Amino acid sequence: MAPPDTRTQILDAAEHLFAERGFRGTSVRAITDLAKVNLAAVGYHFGSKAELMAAVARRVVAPINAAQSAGLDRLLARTSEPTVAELVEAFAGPMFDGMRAGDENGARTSRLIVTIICDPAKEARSWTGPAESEIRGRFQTAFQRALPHLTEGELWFRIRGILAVAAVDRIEVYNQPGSAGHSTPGGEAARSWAITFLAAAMSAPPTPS
Amino acid sequence: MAPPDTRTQILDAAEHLFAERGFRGTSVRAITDLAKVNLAAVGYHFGSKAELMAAVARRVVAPINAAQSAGLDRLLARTSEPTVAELVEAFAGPMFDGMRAGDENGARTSRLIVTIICDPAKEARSWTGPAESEIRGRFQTAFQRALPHLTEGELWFRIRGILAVAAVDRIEVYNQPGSAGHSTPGGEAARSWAITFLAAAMSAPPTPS
DNA sequence: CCCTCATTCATACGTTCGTTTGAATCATAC
DNA sequence: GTATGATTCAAACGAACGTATGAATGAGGG
Repeated sequence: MAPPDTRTQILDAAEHLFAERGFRGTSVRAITDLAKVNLAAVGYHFGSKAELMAAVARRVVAPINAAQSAGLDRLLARTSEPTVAELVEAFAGPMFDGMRAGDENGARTSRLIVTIICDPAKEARSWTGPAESEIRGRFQTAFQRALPHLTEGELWFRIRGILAVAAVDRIEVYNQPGSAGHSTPGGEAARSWAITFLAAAMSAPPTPS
Repeated sequence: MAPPDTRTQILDAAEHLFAERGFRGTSVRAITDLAKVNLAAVGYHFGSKAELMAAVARRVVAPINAAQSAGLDRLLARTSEPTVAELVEAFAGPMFDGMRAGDENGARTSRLIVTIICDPAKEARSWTGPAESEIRGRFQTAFQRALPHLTEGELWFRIRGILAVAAVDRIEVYNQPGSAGHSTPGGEAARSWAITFLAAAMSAPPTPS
């Protein structure tokens, strides 16, 4: 009953290729070639290419969502109110975990998230499931309490800013490797840099009308 | 010699569809159908689908690059050193211009830029040409002077953060329209919100080692 | 041993894709 | 009017795509 190997081999290969060339840019044949399984195995185990993508997305996003949720729970269980910096850490931090310096796999994971978020297809919206937006809503109310002077619109804008920085930050590095001698920042540094950057951004005073 | 009409009709239709469905998600036939021109016109006027995309990208990015360059020139021509906020305004501001509130075309433009930046294909890197990275380099040295305490790596990370926010900020709005009653921010508000957000982020103290 | 059921396999189907072709059409200059 | 060069057109090309099919294969229980 338990999947022997083929299923995860397909998931691994699909994650690799989807991250590197996007959903539409990756053919089922390329996946099965890389996974060294038969072409029809995708249809057998997942039903269709889109459902395979959904499975890949779930596998990647699930631990991030879990870490975000746990982090927020921990902050809310305390007696003192969480600070903006703590909320940023709990929200953005997990997106950088699992992609430590030199971890090629981590870079791919990050790239895959970008692919999912940026994909213009409507199907892409159903890849990650509703858990993600639910967690986002919980963080929104937490941020709202920590930043009561912000309008809902501007707060929402800033939360999207966090997502943007967390998702896109590796694109440039990935796309033009070793371009102008910019040493690729390890995931280690990227994580703390992002927290600094985003905590300051979130704490900014509201924009005058 | 001057292109009569077909050429720009194709460019308009291609800009529309590339922004909405991405490069790979848009077929040449869909473009020529929308433009109401013959299928072969793309090959005749542009050579290939990829070269058409490059033309579309150039047409969209050129005015942004020009505005960025002019803004930086204006700041550097003054006697006083430009502030971080001024540099952010000059760098990020033009990315939000031309997409004022209710301007459907502006939202598409923004969406197209995201498509270009996020596209995983290697060809996408040649779509905008070298002008963009050259301007980015000029801003980098200007930021370096305004933020002398930042390491080159962290500064580079923050500049990428600006690009991320400017590029991705409209994705969510575009993808789940009227999701949870979040009033879509007009381009007007988004522009000033982004400047506030990014100026604070850029001005953050350096991350401790 | 053989039946069963899950999995793997080679192969094919129908569609859509980007691109090409060669004739038809048009404007313009002689 | 007719020749010329640029443009538009209908049609087709081969390739690659996602998916479906039915036979082969393998392991485990009767």
